[in-house]
Amino acid sequence: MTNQEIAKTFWRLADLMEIKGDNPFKINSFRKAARVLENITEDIESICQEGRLQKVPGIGKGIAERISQLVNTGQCQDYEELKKTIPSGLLEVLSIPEVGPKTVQLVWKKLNITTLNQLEEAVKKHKLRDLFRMGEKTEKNILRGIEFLSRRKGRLLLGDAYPLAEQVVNALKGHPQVQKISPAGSLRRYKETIGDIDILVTSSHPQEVMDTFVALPQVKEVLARGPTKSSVLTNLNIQMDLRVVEKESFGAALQYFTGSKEHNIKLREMARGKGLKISEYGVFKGEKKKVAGGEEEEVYAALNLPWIPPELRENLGEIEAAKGGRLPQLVELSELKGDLHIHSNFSDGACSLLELVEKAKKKGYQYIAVTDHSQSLKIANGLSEERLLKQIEEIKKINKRLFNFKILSGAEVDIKADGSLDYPDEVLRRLDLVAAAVHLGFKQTKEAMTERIIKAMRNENVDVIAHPTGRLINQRDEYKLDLERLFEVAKETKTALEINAYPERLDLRDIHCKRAKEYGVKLTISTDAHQESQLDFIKYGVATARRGWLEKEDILNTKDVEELLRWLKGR
DNA sequence: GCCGTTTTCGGCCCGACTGTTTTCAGTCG
Repeated sequence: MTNQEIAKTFWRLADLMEIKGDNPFKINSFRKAARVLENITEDIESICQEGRLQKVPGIGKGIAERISQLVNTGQCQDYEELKKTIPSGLLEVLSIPEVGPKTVQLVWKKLNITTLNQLEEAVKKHKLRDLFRMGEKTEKNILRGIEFLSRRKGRLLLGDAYPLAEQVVNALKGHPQVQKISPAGSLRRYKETIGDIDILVTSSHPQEVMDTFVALPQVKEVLARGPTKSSVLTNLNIQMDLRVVEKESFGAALQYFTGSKEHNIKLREMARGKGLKISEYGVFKGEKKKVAGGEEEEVYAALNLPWIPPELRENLGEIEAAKGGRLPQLVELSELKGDLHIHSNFSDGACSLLELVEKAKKKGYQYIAVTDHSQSLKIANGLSEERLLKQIEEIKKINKRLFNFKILSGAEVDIKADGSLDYPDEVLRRLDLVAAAVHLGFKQTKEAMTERIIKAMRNENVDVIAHPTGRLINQRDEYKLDLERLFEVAKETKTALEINAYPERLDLRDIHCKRAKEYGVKLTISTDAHQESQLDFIKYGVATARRGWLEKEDILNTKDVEELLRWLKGR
């Protein structure tokens, strides 16, 4: 059973218990555990077999026992029992926004509703009106929630949400009554997908700012409008909340609304122990005495902590690291000297070599590696050996004319099903940088896929494994792969692993980056750009690296060009 | 169910907004 499957069981178990009306703290502990399990890169099955489960924070005797059942029998007893008593359609009903466990139970027990369709029908026939605390507005909210669910597939990609937030922030920045402004929430933490967008401003005239906000062209519908908070639905079908706070509370509010929830809960628990109380208005001692609030740094300082970068705020060890003075010096966008995975119009890219160089120079880079597809990837116009050699010659010519900039000849070489590569070694040897990747035959067993990629890594010409897990967010799961083994061999063979910055990929993902670093593996951050504007995706790759605790020295393309070439040759 | 430089028992983050209410429950983040 995979880690994600085990975690999912606990999420569902918690939902079922909630519908049943079980102890909320118990439910919470299952959700906490589910989240911890999702963020483990090691196989939970092995942790279980080695008896190390209870060493994982949030997992005690009870949950360890349930995991052990899942691993050994594929089932967990109380989950199976709950499934028998609670109709499975109610889980979908529970997923409707504004419909919580109490409402689910009410319509189930009073109206015998067990599916989303039944609920929709009942609402339309006004059957909910007779129930306690159910009126016209609630009817409308439920119908809107159902429509929202049917339209939305998963969370929005960071690469879609970020530009939208940027537009809105820039529009409001120009407003004369706006003083400070910042995005908050998962967007500020650069999570790979975004559930809704939070924006925070300070203003002495909140009303006017709200007026401007709800009238923006990106707004499709106004959902709520209070004096300090407005919610709208944007044209990308994602909710956006604007909050106006006092200048004296901006830091506390920013800290609070940036989250994550788990990070904040941990901080509040710490604050409690020190006789402090943290809210979005500030840090308070005793009843009313405010000790911090204007700046985010003050909030952390009140707990004797250094400021923690938003990308780390997931309660995955960052608070303990901050306490012990062990926070990493996270890699910065400005430290990148080049992009090592780009497609040109030789294969399926849109731009010529020169156009790519122009854009890269504008970004302040010293080099790019052009890595077009190899011959067997016909659908992407992969380069035959002959065309690749031609490209190498062309790049040599261009390099002679360039000043303070270098194109590296590269390729994104297919790793075939048997682990062999799509060009012979004598061709690969002529390239500055070889990125190897899997594009076909995803359905192999875990063992076969692991051996396939390891075989490629053992080819001394291969420098980088591109998008190592092959996932496409919201579209395709990663292929089955023993990542721990991959990290081991990457370290041993000095093969770098890529952080692919393309918003659908972000592969390796954050938690894998962290684990790779623990093995001492080097990484690259590259865009996989197919047109020049996509070179700007690099920020999402840097954010992923930062979420994975990576520092400058972990990333190959923070090196100068000579240093990088020396590293590539010296492997 | 988990956890412990106040605790192995008794807590478990905190507040806004909405809708349906004459004082608050439910939901959300």
